[in-house]
Amino acid sequence: MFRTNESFYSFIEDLYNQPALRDQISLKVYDKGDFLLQQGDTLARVLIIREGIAKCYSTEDNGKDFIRQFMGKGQQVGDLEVIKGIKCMNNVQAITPLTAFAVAVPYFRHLYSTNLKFSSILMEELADRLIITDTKATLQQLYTLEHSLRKLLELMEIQQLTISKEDMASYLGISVRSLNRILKTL
Amino acid sequence: MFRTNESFYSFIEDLYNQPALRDQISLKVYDKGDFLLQQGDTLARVLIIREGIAKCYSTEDNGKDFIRQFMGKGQQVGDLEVIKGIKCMNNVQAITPLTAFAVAVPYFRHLYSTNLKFSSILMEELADRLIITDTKATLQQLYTLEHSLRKLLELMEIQQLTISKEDMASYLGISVRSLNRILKTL
DNA sequence: CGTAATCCGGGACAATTGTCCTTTTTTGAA
DNA sequence: TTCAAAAAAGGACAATTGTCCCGGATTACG
Repeated sequence: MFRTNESFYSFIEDLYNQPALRDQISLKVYDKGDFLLQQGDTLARVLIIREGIAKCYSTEDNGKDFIRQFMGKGQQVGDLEVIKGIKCMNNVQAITPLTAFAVAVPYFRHLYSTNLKFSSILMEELADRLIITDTKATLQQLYTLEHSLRKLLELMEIQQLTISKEDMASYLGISVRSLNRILKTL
Repeated sequence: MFRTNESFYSFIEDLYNQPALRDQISLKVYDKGDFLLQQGDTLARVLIIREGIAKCYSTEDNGKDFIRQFMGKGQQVGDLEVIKGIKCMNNVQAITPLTAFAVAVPYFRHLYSTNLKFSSILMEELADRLIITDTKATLQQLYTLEHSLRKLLELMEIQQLTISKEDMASYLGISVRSLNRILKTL
């Protein structure tokens, strides 16, 4: 469900607490519903969530949304884009009040290309994300919706997370009508 | 369709050509149909494809296969598993005759944790793979099969790649029956 | 060249899912 | 508390996809 990364969080928090780095790392505050980033944006800063939860999704040509993941403490927004030097691919929107550390792009680049600890944390994070992404795709391609939905509800229960039915449907890549139907059958 | 990574290939080839590193990097040869790796294996070496094409897929509890990607020159097999320290998650099987560089795991670890050039190539590769994976998942969740199939056929045409209908179906996450049906309608 | 075994395509039916629209529930203001 | 507006739920139908299975084509081998 929503992912966190404590190592990343600690690392960035330490940096934030160093007065010398205050122009490289700032703190941003968002209300529920605010966008941290939108498709097509050029990145000025990489954000690392300090507190709160956001949804990361893309809006396709056909008007449908697909939620890739829910992001929690220590998750980064925009890292891929900086590594690849491209514009923002997804919308990232707060679904709770949220605060985030904002790291200037050149400094972020400096970190992962010179700091081995940082680059190893980043590499692990990318690897994790790949595994999760693959797992999710497989789950949704090869199993029944009922199966996927049960998994999702379990995770929401464990993480004490409440999300709207619309978001649940977008996460599963189905219509709200189908979601309701399956919920009925347990 | 199938991916390649020239930077990775060159980097590894250079190492392979250094006599001092011959016990760290060897060359392996596979026939069509041979497994480079199977789900559950413990990794002894990370493989980098030198020539040929392999399919990377997982077999699920329900007996279905899901092909994640087709891998060509310069693609690595087992990198994620080494980074995360886990057992092999996918089956990787040659679909053409294939040769690969085999890098000892400790040396691979040494490379990405001490060599900045290598770790930056690796990081770019992971980022690319994430983007591709996300794109594929979105395509298959939000668009019609006909749309996905057209894309697949285009890529096969461009890359001059022929794959079996069974593999095409596994790649798209559908049954061969459905694939045939859509092929009929163009 | 003939026969059996295997493979592949497609018909028929059932199950699943989306779209559209009506009904029910919830919300908010007077 | 009441009623209108908005949101959520669900019925009906159509489209899509999977499962099962049959029949024609291909292959292998005597």
